[in-house]
Amino acid sequence: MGLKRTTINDLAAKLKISKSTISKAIKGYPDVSEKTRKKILKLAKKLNYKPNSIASSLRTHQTKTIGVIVPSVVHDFFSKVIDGIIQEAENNNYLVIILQSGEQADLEEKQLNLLKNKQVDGILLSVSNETGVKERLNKVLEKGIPVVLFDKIIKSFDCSKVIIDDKKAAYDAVCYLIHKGYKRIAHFGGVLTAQNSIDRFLGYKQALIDNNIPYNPDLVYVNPNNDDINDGYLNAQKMLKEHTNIDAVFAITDLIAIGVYKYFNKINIKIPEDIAVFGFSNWLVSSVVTPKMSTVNQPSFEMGKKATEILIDEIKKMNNDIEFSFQKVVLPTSLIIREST
Amino acid sequence: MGLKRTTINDLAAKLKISKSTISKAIKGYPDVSEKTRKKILKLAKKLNYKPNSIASSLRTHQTKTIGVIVPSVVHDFFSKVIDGIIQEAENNNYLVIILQSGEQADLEEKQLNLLKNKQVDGILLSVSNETGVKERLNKVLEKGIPVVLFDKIIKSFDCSKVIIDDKKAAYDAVCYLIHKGYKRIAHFGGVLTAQNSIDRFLGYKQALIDNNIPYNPDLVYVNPNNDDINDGYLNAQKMLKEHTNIDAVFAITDLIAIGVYKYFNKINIKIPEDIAVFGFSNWLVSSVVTPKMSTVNQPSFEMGKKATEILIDEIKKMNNDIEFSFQKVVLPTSLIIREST
DNA sequence: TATTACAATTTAAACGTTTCTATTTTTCTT
DNA sequence: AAGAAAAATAGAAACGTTTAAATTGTAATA
Repeated sequence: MGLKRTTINDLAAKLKISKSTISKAIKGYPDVSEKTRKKILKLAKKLNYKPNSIASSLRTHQTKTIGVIVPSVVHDFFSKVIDGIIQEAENNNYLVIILQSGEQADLEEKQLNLLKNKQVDGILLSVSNETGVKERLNKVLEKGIPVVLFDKIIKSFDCSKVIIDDKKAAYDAVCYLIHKGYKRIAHFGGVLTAQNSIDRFLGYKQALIDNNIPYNPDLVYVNPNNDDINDGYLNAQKMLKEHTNIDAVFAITDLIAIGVYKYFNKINIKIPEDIAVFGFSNWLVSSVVTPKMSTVNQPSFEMGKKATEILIDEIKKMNNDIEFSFQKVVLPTSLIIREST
Repeated sequence: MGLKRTTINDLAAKLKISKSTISKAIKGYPDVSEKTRKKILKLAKKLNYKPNSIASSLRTHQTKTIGVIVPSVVHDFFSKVIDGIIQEAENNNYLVIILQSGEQADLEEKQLNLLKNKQVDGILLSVSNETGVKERLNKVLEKGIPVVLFDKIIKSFDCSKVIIDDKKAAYDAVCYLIHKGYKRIAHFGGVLTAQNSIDRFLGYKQALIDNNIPYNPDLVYVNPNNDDINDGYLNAQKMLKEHTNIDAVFAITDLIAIGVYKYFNKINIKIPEDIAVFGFSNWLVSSVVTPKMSTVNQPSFEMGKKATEILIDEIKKMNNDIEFSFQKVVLPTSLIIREST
């Protein structure tokens, strides 16, 4: 078994200096003379002393760790968000614990508790689609630890949030389609327990209304199984069975759109000549399919970075008993027009 | 500020029972009577007592946390590996800290130190491409904490490893191409500091030799910038400038192959009629491009799961001073033949 | 030179567990 | 019913820091 790590006591013993002085020297407190500080730092380096962060955490109630819960990590968008989180955290000397809820509210609740127990300094959360999430959140998070919600938020939960304007993004996309001349536009959406599904649906609807196209609920298809590609495929099939005059599909995710591609491809419907397809999120896949897919660019890395920035700021403020108010940051999106529309 | 958490002392005070008994009751030790255990558990539940894991870690030197370093999280393959890691860890009550090396050896070293300081119980690592990584690893990891290498390993580093047989997988892919009748097969590989780049190259070469096709180093292109899609594109361009009779490309990653697709597409070279393309890893993209790409299926989730399983096993053994020897697990790959070959 | 102020250092307690050892209580023998 | 053995509980130290309060040393002031 490995040698014992050097502790502050070892240094103290070797130097015959009290450990409080050692601690202060290491942490750069002003109240230790240059002479002793030099001596201490020198030996610390020589013995490769690294403060034991666990002990420090116990004493200070800070772990320099933040917890992240996302529905899934195998996800172009979330993986980029996580990239942003990890990088911003690292820049601020925080480490990141990642958990996947798999869209299950119970698991999410359990994980929240886990993180609290682990005493993370703050939590970054993109909530699951299930209902009753707010109550669960409230149960776990009776103030005391900063939480920032991102992307999949709960509107009424009182904390900082980083999102995009889903409604506007969807509105813009559908307006674009309309201005391109498409009139019978179907919407392949998500379950309406998720705020961003709701907002994207609302944007779709509003765009129709504002352009004097009657909104027809029959043209809205919800993906049933949370299995995007397959659901897109199935719904495309269903849609074509039910309607013959659709000229465009606005999908809530690129993956659903890919499913649509697959079915259209199979039965030889040409995109965009026969039916146009518009995706959402700008996953890597959207840029490599044929035809290249039009989609909504959703800042992902930036979202992770910003959410982390806010969280760390709140952690610091809370530690110093500085008042702060919750922020709501809306990141800009843009349409990426490619060949599918 | 939130209420103070309940501690073992609170329970002890309320119940007038010593905290050692409380601790034992909570942890299910046999040496406490049923009667008192019940009493303790009841109050613990009532006051929502959760043992402070930091304090426990300080005492036991266990954090129930494992550290993971991968080159990047925004990566179809690695994200799936991480999925496997997180799930297996969670099943064993471990949390996972994730760090990205960005293929930079210094950062990797720094992160290794970070994790050690954080006292993670074990480390899962997929090393960066840079040279000198072994020395750095040795420096940081003088035994004392279990490490399992996966996918991108260092052959000579003494620890458990979970990999695929890169050489064989590449060999099989190239043999397949040859049996399909392709004769002038180029290889788009990676820098030869990475073991899997080396092995895939070796497999390519061996397949040619075993099939009586002369190996021609001019047909091997290394991606220069670690920017797969673009590198694939650039090398495709370069290759066609230098050779006119290539009939197939075996790429070391799907992303490089996608780059090749892009260039071929641009200059109107038909896949597979003019030139076939074979990828590696079975990223989502490979299944949605046109034509669908033949590739090597690389178990990703399983790799993460297995590596974690081994790591946790070693952690346990080490804690109990049980001897163990390092394992080398080679996960099976398979060819996925689609339309590009 | 005594007094005061300030700088440097030390002491001691605390953070919340776990676990070894000691003590008390209960149960079992004879 | 006394003594031994076993079971249950308690005590105390330890894990490695941080920090408020106390102490010592040094320099400045009158």
